[in-house]
Amino acid sequence: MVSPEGFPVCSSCGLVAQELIFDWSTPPDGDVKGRIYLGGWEEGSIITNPPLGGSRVSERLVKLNIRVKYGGGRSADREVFRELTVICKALGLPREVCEHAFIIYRKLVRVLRDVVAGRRVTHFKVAAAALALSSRSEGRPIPPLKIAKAFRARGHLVSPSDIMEIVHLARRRGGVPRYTTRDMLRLCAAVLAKLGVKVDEAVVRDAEEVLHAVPRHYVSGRDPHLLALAALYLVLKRRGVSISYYRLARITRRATSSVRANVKLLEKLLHMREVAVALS
DNA sequence: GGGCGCCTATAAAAGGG
DNA sequence: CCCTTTTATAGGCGCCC
Repeated sequence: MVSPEGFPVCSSCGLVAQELIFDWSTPPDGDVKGRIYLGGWEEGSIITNPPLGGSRVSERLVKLNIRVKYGGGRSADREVFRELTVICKALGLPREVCEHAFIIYRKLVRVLRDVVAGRRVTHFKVAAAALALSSRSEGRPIPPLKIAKAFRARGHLVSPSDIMEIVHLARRRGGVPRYTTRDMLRLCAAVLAKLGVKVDEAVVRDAEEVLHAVPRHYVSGRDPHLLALAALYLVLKRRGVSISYYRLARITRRATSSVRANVKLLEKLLHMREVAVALS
């Protein structure tokens, strides 16, 4: 079944089942029975409030769960997890974003092991960078300044440049996947596919072409995910597949006007390009 | 650090099925 | 309700002081 936070959990034991959901579409329906391992480190549940009924799980059980899942003792990870939970809540982020950030945090710590021991790069700065990356991979990037403020509100000395520095460092070491235009398009395509809108590889390629054809400076500053979405919309429309702005926006949890604005912009730019080509 | 203008994303509303 | 389009507003970012 699906927890109120949109988390697939086992109906009988409450363990998180199935891959975490990071896209914007609605979670899958139906029961998931039994225990499923998620990449090796998820050994328990961190469902702090039971998905069924209103009774709270005991504090002791919650602590036990966290210890089992994230390692015993007073590890830095536990502290980070707690802070991430509070900060994500303050930022109004759903639990899966927090979870994802924590997964990335652990990866970053592993990649930057030698640096994190130092004074300049603290665990919390890494956690802040992880939050930036998780929100980015999810298609809803949170500006480093906003993250830094949220961390500072909790007393952590985190600046936007700290976040950017750590991301840069980890990227140079190959610890951070690069999100290309194609990745973003695939992400959008996967969301559409769940709604029965067929998006094959050729469509993705065409959309990629559209985005590459557009001069950078015309679209700088715009949300790349919205642009990717708009490109997909255009390509689909060109192929006679009709989706409304309304539906597209609802699926992706965006505003219809933003989707439309980006589509119109791309249309305009493509038209300008055609004219330029015709004149040359 | 503000104050200011520019720009984007979004919510809300308007208006037509 | 489903959809498109317009309008108003919030919030970011750079720039200037």
